[in-house]
Amino acid sequence: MKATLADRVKGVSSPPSIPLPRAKADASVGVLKALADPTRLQMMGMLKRSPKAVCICDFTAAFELSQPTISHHMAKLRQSGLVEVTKIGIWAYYRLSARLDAKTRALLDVLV
Amino acid sequence: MKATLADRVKGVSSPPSIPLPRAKADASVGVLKALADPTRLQMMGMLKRSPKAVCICDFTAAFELSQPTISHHMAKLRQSGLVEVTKIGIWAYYRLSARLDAKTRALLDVLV
DNA sequence: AGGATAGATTGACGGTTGTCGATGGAAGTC
DNA sequence: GACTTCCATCGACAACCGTCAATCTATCCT
Repeated sequence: MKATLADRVKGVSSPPSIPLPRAKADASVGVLKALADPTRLQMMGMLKRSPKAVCICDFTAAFELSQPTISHHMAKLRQSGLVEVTKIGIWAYYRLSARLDAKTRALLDVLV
Repeated sequence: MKATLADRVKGVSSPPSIPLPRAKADASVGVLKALADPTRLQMMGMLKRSPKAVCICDFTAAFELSQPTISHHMAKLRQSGLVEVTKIGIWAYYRLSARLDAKTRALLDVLV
């Protein structure tokens, strides 16, 4: 009985690799989704390279987007734990979150 | 004339940092969007840790998703340049793209 | 040739996202 | 207190995304 093509190919195919645990993946996906937008990625770049917290008004000046949209993006970054905010008077100052885990910090080093 | 709160705060605020160039951001966002899904991230993990190309049938076995959905995710990964495919007979074998730039490779090292 | 199988494509569906205008709330200035 | 300024929230809208069932294409086996 001759071996079929199926048999011949299967004989040398990889053992099925198991995927990353789903929980691990979900954890990373939160941060990835937050970063997977050009505006937010640029915002993170500004924050990473700024020695001081950055005022929202600087973001609204830097991007040609409405103020609610800027606010929306900052909220996303906040909810994903990437940034923190301090309010001084009527201003809101954003900075990178103080406690980013090593993986997230490495991500940012690569990206921005 | 007394300095207003605005003056006092502005005096010590950071100089406005300029955002990353938009083009740079857009380039990264393509890959980030492709990775910002738990299924695709797990797929990339399988591919990264597999010494050989992985058959689509192994993906359909590893995830509880329909065959068209698996195919859809692989198409996304293909379109973003992350993976390559070789067809042998009626099977399709996927592997990490041979020419990933350093940035993308670093991303994958952090994530999967 | 006829049937079977692997994978891609299409069409449809609910859910999410990015954007804006309008509104609201809190703090500063006069 | 009245007015202004900064920022967040709400409501709406089009666009996109993840998913599936159905269909199509290409290849293999008998």
